[in-house]
Amino acid sequence: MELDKAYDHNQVEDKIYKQWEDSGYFNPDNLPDAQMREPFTISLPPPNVTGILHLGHAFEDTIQDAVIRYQRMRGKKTLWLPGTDHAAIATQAKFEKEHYKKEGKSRHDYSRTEFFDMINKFALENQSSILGQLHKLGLSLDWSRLAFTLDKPRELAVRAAFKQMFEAGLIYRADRVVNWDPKGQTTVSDDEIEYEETKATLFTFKYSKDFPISISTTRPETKIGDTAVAVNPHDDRYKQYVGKAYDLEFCGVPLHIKIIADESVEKDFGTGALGVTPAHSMVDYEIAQRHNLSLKTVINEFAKMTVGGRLLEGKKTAEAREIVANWLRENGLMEKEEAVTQNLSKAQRTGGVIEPLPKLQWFIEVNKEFILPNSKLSGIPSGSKTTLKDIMRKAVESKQIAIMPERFEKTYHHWIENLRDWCISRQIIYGHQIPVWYNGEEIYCGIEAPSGQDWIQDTDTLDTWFSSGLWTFSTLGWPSSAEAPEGKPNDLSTFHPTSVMMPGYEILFFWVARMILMSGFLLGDIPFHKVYLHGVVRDKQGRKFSKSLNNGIDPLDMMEKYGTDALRMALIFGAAPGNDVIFDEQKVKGMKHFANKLWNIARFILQDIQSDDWHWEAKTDADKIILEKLETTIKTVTENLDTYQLHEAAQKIYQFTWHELADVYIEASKPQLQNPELKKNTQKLLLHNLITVLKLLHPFMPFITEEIWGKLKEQNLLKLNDLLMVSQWPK
RNA sequence: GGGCAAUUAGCUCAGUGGUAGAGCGACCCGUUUACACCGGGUAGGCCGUAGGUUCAAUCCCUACAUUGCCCACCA
Repeated sequence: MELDKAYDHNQVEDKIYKQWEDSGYFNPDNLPDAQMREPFTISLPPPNVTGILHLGHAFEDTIQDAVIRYQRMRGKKTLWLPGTDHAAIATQAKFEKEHYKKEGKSRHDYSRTEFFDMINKFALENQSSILGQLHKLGLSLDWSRLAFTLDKPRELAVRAAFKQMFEAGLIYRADRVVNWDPKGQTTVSDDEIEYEETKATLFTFKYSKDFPISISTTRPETKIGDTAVAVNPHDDRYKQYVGKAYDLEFCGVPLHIKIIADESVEKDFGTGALGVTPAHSMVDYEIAQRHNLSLKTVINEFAKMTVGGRLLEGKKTAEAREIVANWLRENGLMEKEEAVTQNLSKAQRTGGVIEPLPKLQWFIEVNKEFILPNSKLSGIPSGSKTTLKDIMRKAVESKQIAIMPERFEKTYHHWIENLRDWCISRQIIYGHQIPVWYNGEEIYCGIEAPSGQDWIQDTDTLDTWFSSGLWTFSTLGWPSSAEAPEGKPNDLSTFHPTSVMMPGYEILFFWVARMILMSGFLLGDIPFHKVYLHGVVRDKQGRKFSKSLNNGIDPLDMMEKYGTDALRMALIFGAAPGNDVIFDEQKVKGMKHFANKLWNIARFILQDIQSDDWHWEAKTDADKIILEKLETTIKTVTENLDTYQLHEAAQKIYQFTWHELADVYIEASKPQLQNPELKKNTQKLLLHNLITVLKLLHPFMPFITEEIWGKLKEQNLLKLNDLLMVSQWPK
């Protein structure tokens, strides 16, 4: 047979992917002897439908595909379930920005349903290009089970989950100080905030001449909302004032300030006294709760002052700050102004400066006790009392869920300890609308709207992570399959808990923790047995890829230029779990060369070869050595894959293929092939090596290995006439 | 302020309680029909610094330095 001298990935990849799809083997139900196999499941972390895939996705998806392909060859009933995430705020923010640029119109120019449909159309367009990219990567995803976090089955799951939590009293609605994003016009959770170091002025002053204590702040405009001054109870300087109250006028606004003692105030910081602004600071709100102080709102949703008469009312906070500072200077109340750096809170998705505001919102209570009726969680027996925090803690503490690398377990626990109630309502349109209806004073929570005319549904939508938290089981038929007849196997009972979850470490809190919470509460079980956290792909300077840096590299370009296999191998090579990867195009180029090397190994072995039987023996020293090396390579690659050391496995097989098989044995085989007594046996040994290499390499470089496998098939050199992807892993 | 990690060849990174590894790059040689997307060879590292444990440390422990990340948010 004649093969081209150089491997041309562009002629191979689409053809091979079609073969795989046509075989139906991506769907575990179609695998040979499917019912005999032990399940192995991964839920694809669903990419956001905000745009196209970047190298980070390519990396994440490649390592998962390698694991799935390996497990399939190990004889497992492998399900890798694909989907996309509607990414509520991110998608709406992106759409609004682009739409405003193009049409000059905002969400206020449309009705709710019109606007929703427009965003959804945008999302689905993005989704289809994302799905195309996933195909190009050669991923063995079961497309028949494709899901979207905002489609009908997932909506049912979201509503069922909400209802169940609502009825258990874990979801409540309350007026509390929340993180308000004035730019996105919505609340955001603590985890959706990023901090930016900025220069600010720390002002030290007194409210009025008669007020006995000085306070410091970087935001004097909020002081109009003060209702107390808090001092440390052991601070002798201020003891005499505790319990007293003062009426005064501050910047033209009358204030009633009570002096209170609270342990959280540090004596040695600043003046040792803290002006308490319950409505516009998280920390102050908590102090206010402890002392029954009332809220006094002075800033609105647009970050503008709502009080202060002509001087302040309607002014933006930054402007108001200057006005108040001036007033303090003019009235001789300012004592000190010093430059400080502080961390400014910004909304992750919109960049809006977070304004803490009291708002009526929905929350999930993480410390409330409830009874878990049916539990498979270790440390939480069925029917016992627990809390959501407890579930999240115990699932990992008990090692029922193993986090890899282990060091992230510490981070995880630390996060849980500091976790506050989760604000799940958002004032945006793109998302799951909260399944609660109001009729005057009456409230109804359910899957469907209650009958009757006058019910109005809550206009808020849910935090996108609410639906993501259900992902491992909402994609497997929950809740309907939860009610399926006993004993009848369904996706949920077959594939859940999933085997391993492989997201980036940056998503540990957002997502991994929420999945454990949701699965624990709703199923009384873990969502996965193992979490493998991978690192971030960075550019050559070690920076993250981002729009603003314009350092993006389209994985499609790399695939077209060097081949998908080369890109995949380059991403896996040297990428230890949890470590960041520096992306270098040279690396991809090197792996293209490796693919070509493999191609030529096959060309050499396939020339002038016939099959009759598969019996061979080690006749020469070279034969013995290569068989020994092959055996240890199989052993270590298998061990490495079993322990998720993918980078190690990839390096071992690379090393063997190029530097043992090609450089040493093929060279040694040349004279052996000239020797009539050794020829046949040598050919069989070469073939045996090639077949084994193809198998070992297939999880990493699926296209070229399957293509060469096809050539072997054409020459009747294989015992079984099926695809490499379902061949048996070597022993 | 608290925590985590990294520090190994020019670059990017693996790795191990017992004479240091890969890819890319550099240099020299080589067109022997599998492959020039190649082969053969060479150079290049007191494995961050200082202590300690050990017969033996790049690896384990302690401290320090530098860098990166995460969390908290001192008003």
